[in-house]
Amino acid sequence: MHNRGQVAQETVDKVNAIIEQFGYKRNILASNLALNKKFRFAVFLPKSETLEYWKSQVDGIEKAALEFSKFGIVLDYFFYDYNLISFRETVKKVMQFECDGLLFAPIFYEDSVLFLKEYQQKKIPVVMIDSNVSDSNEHAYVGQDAFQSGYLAGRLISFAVKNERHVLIFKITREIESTSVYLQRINGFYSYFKDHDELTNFKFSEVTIKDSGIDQLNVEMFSDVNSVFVPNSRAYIVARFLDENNIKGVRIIGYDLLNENIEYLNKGVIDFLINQRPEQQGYMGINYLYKKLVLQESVEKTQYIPLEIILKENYFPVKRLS
Amino acid sequence: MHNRGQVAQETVDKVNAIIEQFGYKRNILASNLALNKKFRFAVFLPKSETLEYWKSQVDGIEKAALEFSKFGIVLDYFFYDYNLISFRETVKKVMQFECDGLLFAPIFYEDSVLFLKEYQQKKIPVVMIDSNVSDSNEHAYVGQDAFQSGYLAGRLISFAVKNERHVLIFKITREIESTSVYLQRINGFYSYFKDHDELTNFKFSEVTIKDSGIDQLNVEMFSDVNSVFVPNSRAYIVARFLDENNIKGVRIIGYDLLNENIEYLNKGVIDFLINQRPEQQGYMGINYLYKKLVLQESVEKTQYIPLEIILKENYFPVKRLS
DNA sequence: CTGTTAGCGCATTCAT
DNA sequence: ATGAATGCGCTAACAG
Repeated sequence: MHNRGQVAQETVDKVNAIIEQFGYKRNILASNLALNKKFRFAVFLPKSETLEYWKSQVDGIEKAALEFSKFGIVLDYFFYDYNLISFRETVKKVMQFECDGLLFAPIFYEDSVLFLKEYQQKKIPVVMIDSNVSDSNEHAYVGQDAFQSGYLAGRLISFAVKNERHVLIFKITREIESTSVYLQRINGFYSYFKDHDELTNFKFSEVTIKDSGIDQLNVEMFSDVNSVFVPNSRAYIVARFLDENNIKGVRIIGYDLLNENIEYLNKGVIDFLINQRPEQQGYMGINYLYKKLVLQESVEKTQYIPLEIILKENYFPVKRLS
Repeated sequence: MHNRGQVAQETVDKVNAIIEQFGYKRNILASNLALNKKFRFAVFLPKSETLEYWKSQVDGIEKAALEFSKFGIVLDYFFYDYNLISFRETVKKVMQFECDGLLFAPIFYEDSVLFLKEYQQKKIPVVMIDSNVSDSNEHAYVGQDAFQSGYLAGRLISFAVKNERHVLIFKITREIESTSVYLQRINGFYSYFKDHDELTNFKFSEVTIKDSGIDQLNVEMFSDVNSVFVPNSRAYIVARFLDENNIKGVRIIGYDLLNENIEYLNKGVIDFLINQRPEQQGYMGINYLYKKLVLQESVEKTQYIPLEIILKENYFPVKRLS
């Protein structure tokens, strides 16, 4: 009798009373068996072929898909090239695709906001991964607190070196930089030093280059520099340069366990990497939709990924999932 | 069908061929529905009332129990006081209890080995948490690599301080110390410095006290000391002493996010805590049995918990589960 | 040893 | 608007 047509309120109450009394709980498994229904989830992400970080996200998603396939979930992927044109084209495809849930990485801020606004009229659950765009608590989110991760980086810089003074913030951006994540990280980073005015002898400078122009790196940039903070996954570019030019004694802190980053972590050139656990993000994103739609449970809408500090000594190249 | 009585090998092959051909996969949900069976898991742990660490383990276990109750799993707890007498009494109870799976924390080494040896004749899956006792890969394990966690602590000590020399390893043990975990951690710690002979100006000393005799702490113990490594969860005892006696500038590194440890982490007295994620351990332990028995999947037998470095800046008092 | 059937808990359909 | 029947995919008990 779970709502079909119009029922007298009286009856509804009576039934609910009995449900309470006997502590009845619907067997969701039998229910899904009888429904004999597939759950279609759309996965809307940047193309992962060349992007290691997104590859990991997809790995987690596929692991979840495999695990939950027995419960009738099916995934449909919508990949786009990392540019606005391709993103907008794919938006159209996603809009007209019929599904029960959506996993979405809101890379391009403004367009993502528009897309979500339109999409939510469909009344289909959405979970965002990597970065959050929803101002309200409208949609679910799985990812990190970018500001706090920068704050943490500040702390790590502050004690990892001896009497140091000159910190370089090294921004290596794409042609089209899309997310504000790295800006939040930089904000957090500076905030740490603002909050700790006992750390007086720190000097900061910033350098920005495009990743297409890494030949612009030069030795002068690092003269007098003791530490480098790279607020995105491209720490290996700085590390490689310093390594090749035999510049020693510079601390580097960066993000994400890309193979190239790990290489320089193991070499001792990069000191810290903050891991975002992309694989877990993807897994948890699908897991959210599964719990919400298949199991019809209530799930925490915002699930923060811990700020994981990776050193050479606690990096294990194993599958590190929940 | 799936093995009842004797079937001609020829028929078995033929059936298997057809299974292959049509890509048939048994619907484990319908199967369990038809079986209409409860899965009983025994949980064999130290009493968690006063032990915060074990309380967290049980939290994770209960979370899993709640989540999987819809799949027919039922838990039976066997708690013992933290001593050998009580442990042995409880062993007897567990031995004669009928169940489908066992979650077990092998606190007392020798007795645990004996118990497991006897228990495995029952052909019931066992998963160990917290520490591993099985030499072979006989049983499943969820927990940390204790040696490597000490090694990591060595690294953290080595760069967290300026030109420092004197490292104190502070052992605060129980009346009956049971596990070898803290010894492995100390081994790992020393190994780090052995492996890095460029770190020449480090001097080490050790102090051991019983946790019943913390009044034995005195100021002389810390004269000339720059860093303290506490290889178990009792870092707060050292921190409290230093704080009360206004001894500053000593780095402390310890284990586990006990409330009292967190208090001194937030105060800036403790610098690092290595988290073992007890809640996740408990959850994953039950999850192992669930996947193995209910879903009849093959599951990774050894699941290492990452060595999580917690600073004031990346500690969030939220539920941090996979 | 093998084929048939009832029923696990539920939702949908059809009949009333 | 409501009760009864059918079947989701599977297992166990039954009969042949």
